[in-house]
Amino acid sequence: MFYNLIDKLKKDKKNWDKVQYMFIENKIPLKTILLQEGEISTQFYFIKEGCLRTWFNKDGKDITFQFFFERQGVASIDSLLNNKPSIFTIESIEPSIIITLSKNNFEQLLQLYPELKDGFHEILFQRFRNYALLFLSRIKDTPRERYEDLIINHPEIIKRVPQHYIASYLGITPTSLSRIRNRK
Amino acid sequence: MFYNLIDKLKKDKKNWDKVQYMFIENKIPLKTILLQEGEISTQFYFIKEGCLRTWFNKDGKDITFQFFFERQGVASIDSLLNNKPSIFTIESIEPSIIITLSKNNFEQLLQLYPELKDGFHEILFQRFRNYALLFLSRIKDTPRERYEDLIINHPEIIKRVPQHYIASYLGITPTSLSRIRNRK
DNA sequence: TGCATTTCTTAACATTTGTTATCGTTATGG
DNA sequence: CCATAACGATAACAAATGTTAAGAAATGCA
Repeated sequence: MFYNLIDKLKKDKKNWDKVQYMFIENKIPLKTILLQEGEISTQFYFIKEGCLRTWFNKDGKDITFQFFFERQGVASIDSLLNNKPSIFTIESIEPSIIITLSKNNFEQLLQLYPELKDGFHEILFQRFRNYALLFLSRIKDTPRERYEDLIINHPEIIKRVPQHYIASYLGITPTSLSRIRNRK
Repeated sequence: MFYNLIDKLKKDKKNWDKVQYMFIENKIPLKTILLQEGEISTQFYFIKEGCLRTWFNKDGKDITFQFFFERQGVASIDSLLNNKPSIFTIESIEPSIIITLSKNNFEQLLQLYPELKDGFHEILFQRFRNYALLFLSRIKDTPRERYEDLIINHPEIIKRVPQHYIASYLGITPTSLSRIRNRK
């Protein structure tokens, strides 16, 4: 993940001083919106502590499509790279500590360390594959199957994330999720 | 699309002779399976005439996720590039004329014409974006909305593709699609 | 052309999910 | 620590879709 970037840079003690200023740490409360759907993104985010979700609006309701936890990077990549309006909002669902890196600074980093570029491309492909799989499971599996998959493969989500966000992640209403939970 | 590749090569009359043999033309009947879900793909396909669909199996039923027509290229990219089992089947839904290019020959082409590489990467990104949008619409929109979108933006699909494939593309049963059609 | 297959429609009933609303519990922030 | 907001469970009813089946229409192929 993107977080490795920081780890790599820190290891190069000599130059870390020169680039450290690029990484800005912020405490944010619950329900802080880091990027609004429709805006053009200029920042990468890294989660030092807490939890974020990405979601988009559908007729006034929100549809969550991913959760992110400690040491994960979050960005609206298509928006960042191609200067397009972001198709999703990035919002905290716990009080969190977030590190931001601006697009400009990121580009400077790539110039300083060209060897990072290949890794970055690799990450991009991985993310796209990830998206594809995520969407695929939404199509292939029923909400109930996806919920059971969450329990097995992502118990941290069940534990930390309020249920109505999980419902919107599964593509159903909180009412329906409550029914599924109490039906077995 | 991939088809541009052939156009570009043909323009270079001198060398076209040298590479023409790589492109193998085949007539295939309706319901011919070019690549089976689970197999590792070794071929790119180009549609000279006819129509293909890609689909995967879910509990014995099939779920279509894309249709392809004349002058479009079709490949199980992840399978081809990373030697992974294809997550979908490629099948003809009309008698078709298909041009195939093997992975080996493709790699030779890239060595002969290194300038094609950037364009290829560009195509990859476009396809991934395309996937993302496609899946997104499946999540965001109801079957009825997606059907109405097809009528407006892809009338060729409505015209040429049998209805039960369209139903599986929309994520519903043929019965349900029939109801939607006769409800307005 | 004519037979077999595929495709589409329709119906009746079952199942799932959505919608709206209420109520008790929990969590949050001043 | 308390008032307020957020959260989760549940109920009753509505709407959409699935399932199964049967028959009509269209299509393909010999």
